[in-house]
Amino acid sequence: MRVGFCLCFPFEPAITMDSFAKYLLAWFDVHGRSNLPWQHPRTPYRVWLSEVMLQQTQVRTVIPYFERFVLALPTLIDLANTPQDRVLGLWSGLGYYSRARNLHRCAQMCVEQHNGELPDAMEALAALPGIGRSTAAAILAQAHDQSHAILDGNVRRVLARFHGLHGWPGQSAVQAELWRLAESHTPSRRVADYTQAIMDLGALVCTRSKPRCSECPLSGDCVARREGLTAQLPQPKPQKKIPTRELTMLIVRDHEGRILLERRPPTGVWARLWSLPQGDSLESASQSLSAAHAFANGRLSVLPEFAHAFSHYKLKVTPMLLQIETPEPKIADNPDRDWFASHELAELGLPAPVRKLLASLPPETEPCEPSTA
DNA sequence: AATCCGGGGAT
DNA sequence: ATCCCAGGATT
Repeated sequence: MRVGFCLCFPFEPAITMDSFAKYLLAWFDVHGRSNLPWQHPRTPYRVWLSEVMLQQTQVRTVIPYFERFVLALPTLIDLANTPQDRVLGLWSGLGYYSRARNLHRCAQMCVEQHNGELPDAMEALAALPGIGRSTAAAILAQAHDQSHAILDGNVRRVLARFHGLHGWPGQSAVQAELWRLAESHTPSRRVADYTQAIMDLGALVCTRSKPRCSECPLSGDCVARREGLTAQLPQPKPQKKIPTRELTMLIVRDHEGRILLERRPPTGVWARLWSLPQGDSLESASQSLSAAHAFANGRLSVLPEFAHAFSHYKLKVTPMLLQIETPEPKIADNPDRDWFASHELAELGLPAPVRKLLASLPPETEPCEPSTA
């Protein structure tokens, strides 16, 4: 198999597909994934939603979120007309919540600027919030069969190995070369299938560890395969130490089992999500509430510490439960602080560790003694 | 160019 | 425990 340009006879039509794409498409016709939820039906809205959910998130994780989301909000118009809190609630647990906020804003911009539809031109699409070069290309390829190259984690791995490209793909020079290679292989027809094919190859055959080279349609011309470098390519990100931050979370529960929650600030981690009062210590965590009343009438207990990992730092959380026995005075006019009954938590946009913590809480009927662990 | 932004699957 | 995933925005 030869990959690259063919010297064509002057009167032949232009070559529109290199052998890389031909072999890949032939493999895809037999082994590709054709039953993913966003493929049936494959509308621009559903493709867009799936692409955004799939940013830095694996297919298996996305599927149940996608199903729930399109059931609740079947169209772009539905999304544009729903409150942001509802979008965050549907996104809760998926992470990278700026994706949800951008998705929502994007839908409203489409209503205002694009006649209620997602644009079908590269420039207009990539200008929208949360849609970068690769996501725009994927949407145009999958929803409109337009010829644009994508470059995601799967494609990076396939191309780095196939061409024997060294260097960490995060380096701008390496990334630029990967984009060039991605464009060089992208055909002008069957683009939707090709785009799905190269991602499927990366996910199913050219896997990060133990690639199934014997099943690969491209192994004949794969440089990494030939040189025994499949385990070294692509080169990993240079790792660095991740710091640990300690955090106290305060669970204030009233006599009827309601929980006091605060909306997170608009920037930073968990932006605009509902979460527990938190701080470096019990004092700073309880700073915002009328502490005098609360502590005079409540029982305080320390719950088991737990860890939560982000990509760039680790959290050590000490949860403390403050059980209020007498009715708590109403909260002053503040849309960002409120009491929530346990049955209301399901639809709320909560950080995953907070959701887990609240779900594991001991029932309030039992006196809450400090754990003897 | 480096950092921030979550959560979880795979090993 | 470590890597990294259908990346994009910000600094």
